[in-house]
Amino acid sequence: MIQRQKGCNDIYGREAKIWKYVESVVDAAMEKYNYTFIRTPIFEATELFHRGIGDTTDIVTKESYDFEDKGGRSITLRPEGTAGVVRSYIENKMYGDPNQPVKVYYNGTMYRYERPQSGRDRELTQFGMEVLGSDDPLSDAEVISLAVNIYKMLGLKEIKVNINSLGDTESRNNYREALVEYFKPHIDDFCEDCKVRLEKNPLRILDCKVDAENEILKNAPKTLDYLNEESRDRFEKVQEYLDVMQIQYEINPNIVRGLDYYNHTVFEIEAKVEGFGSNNVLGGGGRYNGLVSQLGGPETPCIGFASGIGRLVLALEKEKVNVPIIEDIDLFLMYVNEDEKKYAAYLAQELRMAGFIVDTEYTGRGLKGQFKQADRLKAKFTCVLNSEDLDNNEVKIKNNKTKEEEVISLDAIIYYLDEQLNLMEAEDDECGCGHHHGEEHECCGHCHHEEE
RNA sequence: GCGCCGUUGGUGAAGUGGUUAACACGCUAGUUUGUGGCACUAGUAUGCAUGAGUUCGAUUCUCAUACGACGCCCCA
Repeated sequence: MIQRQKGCNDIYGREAKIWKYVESVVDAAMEKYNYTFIRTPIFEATELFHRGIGDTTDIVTKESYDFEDKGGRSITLRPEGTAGVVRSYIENKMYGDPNQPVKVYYNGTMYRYERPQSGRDRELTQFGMEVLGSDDPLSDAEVISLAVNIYKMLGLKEIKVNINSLGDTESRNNYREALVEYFKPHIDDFCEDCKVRLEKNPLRILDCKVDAENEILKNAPKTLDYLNEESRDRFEKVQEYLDVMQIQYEINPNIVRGLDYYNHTVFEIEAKVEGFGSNNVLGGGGRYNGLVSQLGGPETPCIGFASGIGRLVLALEKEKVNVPIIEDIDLFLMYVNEDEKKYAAYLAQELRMAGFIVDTEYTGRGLKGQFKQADRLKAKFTCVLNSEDLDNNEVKIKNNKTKEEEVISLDAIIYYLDEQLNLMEAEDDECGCGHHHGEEHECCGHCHHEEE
């Protein structure tokens, strides 16, 4: 048997419905914030990622899917979304558009050659947004609020927003030096990984889990102390705007993002649900003012955010969020002989065009099997097409919940189904708040009925 | 790249160095000649991830590979 590739997933059935739903919420939110969709290639020139994300980052040095195509070009499957968007921004001269800043969002698969574990795959799907051409702290706050609001719209409650500022290049370099100086005399007290980090990426020592309780680490200099005045003012502005938007956050000086291109505001949003495992960061982002010019475009201040959809779906499950997906059908058409089958084919089409979710039998089951199939599909109504009834221009429709059966004129079937389904929905939503029973909403007192 | 555990039918799984691999669910058919969901009866893995080895004999032991789960590094 040919198996799927390691760390890749087939998403189908109920899970696929949840994904589609999540994506629809993302689309809706992006629309409200006036971000437009951008679709860029899944593979790019290898150089883009090396120059853009940085040669020292793991996702470029050891986790990238590199290959040579038949024309001898060096190709890399994108490990993240920002580099491609920035390339597109430069190549399409979006900086010349009078409509600034450019606000775009994407949603697509990314590829990282890693060892799979909980919440981590080799092919992952991320959505994200980028604001290109604005240095306004309001943009930072807006991106964070958008990210948080998407999670809220999805119904997640147990989330935590961590923000930090790395400052501008000057501040960041000063801080880095100070940190190395600080740790150097004590480095023997730290774990092996941290000894490596001291050289490679000293900021990550702050995030070490092994040495988290080490006093030396706790007293380490903080990024915020090394911000120059301008950087500090800008970070304060971001916080002011977040406060105005009533976005809850915590300043966490240990947030250091993995990609080289970040400066100033960086943030991460984590799921605080029980049982999530170690990969509980749903999304993260930050400002990358130097990237566009580094890739050959004009000096352009930018900020972005990206979130893994797989982890998001996982979080929805862990939090037991009720996801409004359609899992039942309106009508299942049954038949026995060929004439009835033809009528089923005709009627199914008519009703589908009229907007109903209709299914019928395709595998030659007997009536007993068809009834079982109707139950499996959670059909709200069933209908056994009967030659005699059809001769009289009638059809019997059974409400699968009440088991009541009614004889309807064929001309009235659309009207009848419409009415019955509306009635059913009204019963399901008797308080009129627009939410089904069992859904957790605080709009009314009626929506917290027991769930089965 | 490193570590630990796992891999038996459509599904959940039990199990053994030796003729027919439990049990349950599901599915199909019949009892019920066109109205199911209950009940009963029957059927439902020529195979226990793949390859090699040990053995008279391996699904069971050993090794390798693949894949899965979890953790480390790193990250969404």
